[in-house]
Amino acid sequence: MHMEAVFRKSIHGGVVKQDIKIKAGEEGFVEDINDLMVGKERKSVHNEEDNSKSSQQKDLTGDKEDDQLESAKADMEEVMEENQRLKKHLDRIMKEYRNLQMQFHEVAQRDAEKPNNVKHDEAELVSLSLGRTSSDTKKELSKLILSKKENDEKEEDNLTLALDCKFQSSTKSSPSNLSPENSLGEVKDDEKGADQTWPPHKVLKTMRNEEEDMVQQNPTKRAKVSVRVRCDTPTMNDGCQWRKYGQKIAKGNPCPRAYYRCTVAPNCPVRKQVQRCIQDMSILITTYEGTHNHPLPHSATSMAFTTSAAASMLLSGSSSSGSGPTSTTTTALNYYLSDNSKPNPFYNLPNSSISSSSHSQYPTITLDLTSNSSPSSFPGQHHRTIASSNNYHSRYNNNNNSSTNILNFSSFESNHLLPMSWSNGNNQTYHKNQDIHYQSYLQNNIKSATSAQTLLPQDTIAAATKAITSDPKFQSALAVALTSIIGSRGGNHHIDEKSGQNLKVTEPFPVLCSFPSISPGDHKDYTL
DNA sequence: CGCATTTGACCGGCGC
DNA sequence: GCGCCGGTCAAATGCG
Repeated sequence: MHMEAVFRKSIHGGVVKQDIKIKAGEEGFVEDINDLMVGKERKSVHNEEDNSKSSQQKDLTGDKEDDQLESAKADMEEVMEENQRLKKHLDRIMKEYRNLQMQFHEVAQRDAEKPNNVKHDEAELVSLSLGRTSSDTKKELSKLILSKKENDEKEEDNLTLALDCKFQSSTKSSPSNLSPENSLGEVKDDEKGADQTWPPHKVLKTMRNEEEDMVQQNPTKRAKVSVRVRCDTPTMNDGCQWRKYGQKIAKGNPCPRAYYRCTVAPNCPVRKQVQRCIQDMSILITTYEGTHNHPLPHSATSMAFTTSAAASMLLSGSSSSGSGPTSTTTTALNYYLSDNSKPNPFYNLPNSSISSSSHSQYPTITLDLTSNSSPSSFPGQHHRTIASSNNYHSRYNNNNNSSTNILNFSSFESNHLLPMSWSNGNNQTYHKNQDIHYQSYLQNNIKSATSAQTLLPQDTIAAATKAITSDPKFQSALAVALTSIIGSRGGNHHIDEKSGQNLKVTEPFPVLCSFPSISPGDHKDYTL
């Protein structure tokens, strides 16, 4: 890429290696920089060598020695100054690089969108056998399933197309735009946030009402992403700032469920629910809802990315097929299971997808980032599969008519470490007055459970994300999610959810490590 | 004093 | 219509 050329040019003259490593954070760059580094640094070393030589040889007057020392110092200062300048320059270039990258993705999305949509819609209208499965064998396997839904799908796809056109034609949806199927539930939030420039608190309530209206209009498109993580603190530190606004004892679980709202931005629609898994008190179930409409702190980008990607996949998967919440999620999970040789994917099993009735309108995806080494965690699940049975949901909900699905990444080795900030760290949402007997129970039970793995795999996140993103179709959803995360950063990023199709995300993860932090005090965090 | 948390009240959806 | 339940609000309270 030409950015690389710019980059090379920019660091010509040499920069201290360590600095570059920190700033660049990407292997390719680091290599280049290794080659390019030295420069002035070497020069200064030479100066010092010369200096010592001359002092040995001549041992002349102290004046000359001093002069040389002075000049060496001056050189060093010069070098340091230049290093500083170059570092700044490099930072700027990296930022520009990321901007360009995102713009490129957007353009690619738009380009891919038009013919693709037409194709897809036509295909959906003409052929009754086309779902969103990626392979012929899969088509064969899913034919029976699909045939049952074909009529519904057709109707819905027609609806989708119409409503999408409507959406595209008008930037702001009118109140009459009852669009249940444009799969932009989250993206709309982003747009709203981008259009409106951080309203004062007075407007908050109005904003919230609008948002609620939106949700009501679009009930099936509000995806929830549930993350199961071993964590002995009341909440896992995902890098965001949260404000607790409620707590309830939910039925079936004596552990209180806490409700949090993102407070990084005043009108951020993101909520999260935090609850202990009664099965294993060391497991924290955090359910995220919505998309941040503001730049994220460094430490929050990874989690936000993972959850948003999962949610986007869920939504994008549901946009073209599926006649209801259940089939919606089923379609989405086809992506994950495209390589699974099992004839009966887990979502067809009786216990595979469970949620309470009130949740059934919101598709929920669960990322299980716990290790299977714990005896109480998902017994009976095996490696390398998206496990389905005997999970928390299935035990406490008998309702099969749901849209909750579990992605279990327990196959990843447990000796890796989860990002500190997720499990421990200084928790921004730590509560001082936790329910005492819950707390004591927690302390008694967690310590043994978490002693072996208080810190969960750092690579788990990367591996989990890799697993999710291995399917090319998911990458499109990924792109949407990624864009939605960054969207607000660059200002008015309009995201078209359908454009994600066939877009290859060539560099999805490293980007995240270098987002501008809005809270300088945030600790350095992991990268995916 | 300002901000975050707590907690009872309230609301809407759902099932009976 | 009523009760249950999940989710949210907002006044009260606590803390730095």
